[in-house]
Amino acid sequence: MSDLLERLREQGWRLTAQRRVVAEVLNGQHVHYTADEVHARAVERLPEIARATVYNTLSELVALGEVLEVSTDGRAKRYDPNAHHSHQHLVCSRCGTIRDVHPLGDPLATLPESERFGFAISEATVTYRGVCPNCT
Amino acid sequence: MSDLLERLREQGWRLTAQRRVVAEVLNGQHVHYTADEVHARAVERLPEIARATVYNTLSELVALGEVLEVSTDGRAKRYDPNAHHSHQHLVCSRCGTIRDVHPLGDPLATLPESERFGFAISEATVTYRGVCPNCT
DNA sequence: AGCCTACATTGGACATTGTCCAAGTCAAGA
DNA sequence: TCTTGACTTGGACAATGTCCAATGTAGGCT
Repeated sequence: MSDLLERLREQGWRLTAQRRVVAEVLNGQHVHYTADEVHARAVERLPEIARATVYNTLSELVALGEVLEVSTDGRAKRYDPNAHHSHQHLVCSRCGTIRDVHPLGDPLATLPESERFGFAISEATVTYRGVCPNCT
Repeated sequence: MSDLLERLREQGWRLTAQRRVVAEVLNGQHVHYTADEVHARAVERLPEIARATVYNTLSELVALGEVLEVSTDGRAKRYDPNAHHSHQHLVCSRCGTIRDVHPLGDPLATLPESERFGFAISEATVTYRGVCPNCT
């Protein structure tokens, strides 16, 4: 954790109480919070932190590659602090549980040139859906 | 197309001018519109159609399985009329445009047994992201 | 240690997307 | 053609996110 803050500071990130709190809220979570959930938890530690600051900080962490932005439904984006291991998601269609999985091969390689339509493609994400053992 | 309307009518769908226009806008598109884009195009044909009606109609088409709802970013959901052919999506990370694409191989096959954790997996969706020609 | 100043934070207004509802309208069966 | 229940409308409201001018402050400099 302090590794993270240290790394960011070396990249010229000014280390403020607000940013520290946001980073602490994200750290080590097994659930992915929405921005407002992060804000709610940050407020518990630093009562006057503004919503805009949380949004700003999350965007910065995403831009710096420290956190992933995940949008599972059409609603609020969620923030995944586990950005350093490339992984895909396995989702239970009954209960919504999400597991991280590691497929074979490079998903990007599966799209032939003729199907790229002039896009400069940089990323491919795969979501597997099925019924988990608990819901069977 | 009239097939679609016919099928819906047989399911008890009341066939109104508004619904017809929404279905016509969606028909045969390989680029997927947001609800507001559908509304904008519907207005060209039926000037007084309400935004709420477009939202209602799209939700009904999704519930009836005639259209897929795709939410790739945290922004507006998009509607995919091509619900009867398996395909994947190519998304512009700038403007959010979505195209249908057909990758090589079966995405389901990329997840080894050891990574399935007892799930009965039935589906895999792949989302390719990049910058489209218009946004370059 | 104290001062500067560029960068960060704040709070509120605004934007986008979507939902809800009461009142009016109309498709389609009798 | 008449009736009726389903559909549409327009506007209010909700959820999420963005922007901005005023204020505060971290960290470098002396």
